Amino acid sequence: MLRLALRPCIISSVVQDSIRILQAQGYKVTKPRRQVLEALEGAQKPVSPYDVQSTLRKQGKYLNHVTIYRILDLFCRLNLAHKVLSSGGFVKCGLGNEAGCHRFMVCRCCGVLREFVDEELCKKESKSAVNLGFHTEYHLSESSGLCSECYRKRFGE
Amino acid sequence: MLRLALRPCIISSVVQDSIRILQAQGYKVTKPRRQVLEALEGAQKPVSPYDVQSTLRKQGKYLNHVTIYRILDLFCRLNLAHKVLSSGGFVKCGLGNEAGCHRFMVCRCCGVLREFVDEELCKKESKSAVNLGFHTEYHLSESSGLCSECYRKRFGE
DNA sequence: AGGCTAATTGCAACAATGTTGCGTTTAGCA
DNA sequence: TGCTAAACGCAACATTGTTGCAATTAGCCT
Repeated sequence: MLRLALRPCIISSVVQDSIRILQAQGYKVTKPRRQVLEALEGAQKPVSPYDVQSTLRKQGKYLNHVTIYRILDLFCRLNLAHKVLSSGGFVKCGLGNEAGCHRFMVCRCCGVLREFVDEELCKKESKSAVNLGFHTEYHLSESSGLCSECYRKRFGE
Repeated sequence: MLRLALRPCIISSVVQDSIRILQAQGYKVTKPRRQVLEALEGAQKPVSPYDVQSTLRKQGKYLNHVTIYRILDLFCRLNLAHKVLSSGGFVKCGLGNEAGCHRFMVCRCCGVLREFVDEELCKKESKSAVNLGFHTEYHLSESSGLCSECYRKRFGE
């Protein structure tokens, strides 16, 4: 019998990698786990468990919030996801942040947030950590202050 | 009539400064605000609103949690306190962090947390921000990874 | 392909944390 | 000392996170 060689849908290689890791460690590859992986993969910024839930719900997929919590816990233990401490949101590992580093600036007045990259700072940070016997995998840096606009409003020029 | 010159208790100058700022801006200096100030002053690390509540309760002082939320909001608006994003906890401004900079390392395995200071990184971070038109008042940096012990357990030497 | 079993999920119930509206209390001032 | 706007406490609710247990299912073994 002839089998179709085409897959029913295209699954990103990042998701595929994660699935392989799950299997390799003896975890089952379930529909909920696949769906959470895809939700993380599709997200452009850290997402909370409830974000994941509503994202999936919009696609007609319902997952209980307890399930999502447990799946995200598992992914973090397996290093497939990271919890971003500033927001409590989760990000897919290695997704959009090759250097494992997030650097944000938040205006304490208007709340505007900007993300930026600074390779040199990343390296220096890791080095500092190594000196203290710490193996860094992931950075998060948040600067709080005033954006140029709010600064001007407050202090004139 | 003769009045006693002694104050009933000694109030730290940091708390006094904050009280002056409250008054200067036209806010009332109430007992709850004083108590929250002292709780922040006494804390050695960031505290959540509920931390503040239980700390005070142990001293026989009861404040409604709503009140504490509102007071902490006010303090942040007046820059008397900062909200540490990683933990959601609050710290007294200028308290133990002269440089306005907190730098943490967290082990994703055992959870151990270490705080350290790196003046050079602080300066570089501010400079990066300035280049983007941002006036930094406060840094938070969190490195996630493995502490030396967990690293050894996992990867041998 | 069909059944077995442990792993996983869903559900219900609860705990913790945070928010809103409104009546009561109080700090600061005349 | 009394007045009044600001601040507080309370009740009720919203959101976020946790636990125990029964129902379901992925992966394996015929």
